[in-house]
Amino acid sequence: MSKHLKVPEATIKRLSIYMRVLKDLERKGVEVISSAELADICGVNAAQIRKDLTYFGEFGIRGVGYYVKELHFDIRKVLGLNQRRNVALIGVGNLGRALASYRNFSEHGYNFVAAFDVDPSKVGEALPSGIPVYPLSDLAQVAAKNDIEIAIITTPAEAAQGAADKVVAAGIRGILNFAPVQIQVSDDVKVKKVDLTTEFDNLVYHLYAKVR
Amino acid sequence: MSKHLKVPEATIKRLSIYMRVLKDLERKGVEVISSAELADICGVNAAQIRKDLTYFGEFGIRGVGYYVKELHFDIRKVLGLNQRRNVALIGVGNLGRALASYRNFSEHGYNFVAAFDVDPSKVGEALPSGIPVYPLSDLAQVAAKNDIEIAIITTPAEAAQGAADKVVAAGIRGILNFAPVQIQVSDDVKVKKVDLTTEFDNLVYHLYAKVR
DNA sequence: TGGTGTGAACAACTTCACAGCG
DNA sequence: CGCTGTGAAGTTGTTCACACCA
Repeated sequence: MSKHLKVPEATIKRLSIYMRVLKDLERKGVEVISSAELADICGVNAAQIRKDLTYFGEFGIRGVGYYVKELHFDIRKVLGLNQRRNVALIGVGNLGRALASYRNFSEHGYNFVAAFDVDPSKVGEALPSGIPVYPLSDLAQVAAKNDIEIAIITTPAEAAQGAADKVVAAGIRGILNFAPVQIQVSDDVKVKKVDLTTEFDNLVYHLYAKVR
Repeated sequence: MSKHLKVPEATIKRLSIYMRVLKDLERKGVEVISSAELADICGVNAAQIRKDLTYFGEFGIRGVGYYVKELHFDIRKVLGLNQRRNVALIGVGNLGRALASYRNFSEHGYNFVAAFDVDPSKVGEALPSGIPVYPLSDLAQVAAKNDIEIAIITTPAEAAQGAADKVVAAGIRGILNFAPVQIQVSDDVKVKKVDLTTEFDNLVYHLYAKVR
């Protein structure tokens, strides 16, 4: 059990993918899977999967493989995903609206419970998805009342740092930042930047710039 | 110049970030920057930046630093971003609509020129952003006529593989896949998967599951 | 027998430290 | 003199290969 070597960041990202696949297999009624089969579906090396899992325990049965349902459950637990999380949307633009109504989030345990904007014309009536829109100045209050743990920032670049400051002040410690700037927060707050344009750039490089 | 050691994938991702920052600096009128200053802004090590750049040439001046404008230009060229690219949207849902009207893409050289869906009720009238919606069966024709190089898939999971097959058949070789499934394509097609739920999972792990 | 768990070999990437040049 | 460019050292992550066990 838990040997507590430090866990590679890459391992965490893969666990999330394994979990997705296991969820699907479970739904399809598959009961047992080997590391080789799972590796094949996920597009990684089988030893990689076994090694990733050993950071957290022994989950398999030698000569057999892994029980899909159990492994799914165990990975969820390891990742801290065995409970739903409430999410606030900061910045009600096109992207924000789309994310708030994205089914997948809800299916995977993320509830968008409130949206915030500085623009008074956006405040008051609910989003199409039914989520109420508050003035950004109400963030701390609403966050406390609704037990909001994660904020997702979809403001314009210029407004992102200011929004992040308010998020931190409201006691929220997890931020998913879709604005195309690096935001600065204190050490106890965790920010993940999602940069969609960078993904495009990367794709283009591999399509055209790669010599060989 | 070009020594042609293989370029780490991680280097490519960072170049895209450097470019973004340089673009910003150029706009602000900054003329020269050292690797240390740039590193500070990007949150990486200064030697890292210098090493990343040497994969493609010598761009700096010893004792001085880098000319912002020149370096910006050179990185754009290295990444293959010195021309605009036409993009097709496959799957007209909430997310697709939002992405098609996301300003940043256009500002960074990506034109959404056409959208496609199998649902006849979505076909015909243009998206709010002005982009026409075609039946998916017209993809090959429209792609050829409009010189579409990249497809962005925002269909439901079940439809993603079918959509990808049509994209490949239409001669498009770059795919950005937002559907939460791994899609299978031939080797000459490059797929990048963007998994928003995985980003949430990762954030949650770092917030709650991390021991120490 | 067959597939896991894992040390050891390997590969990739990052950082250091400093020579060399503008 | 200061900052780049870069070999070499250090670190992190991946794959191999096989002992071990259900």
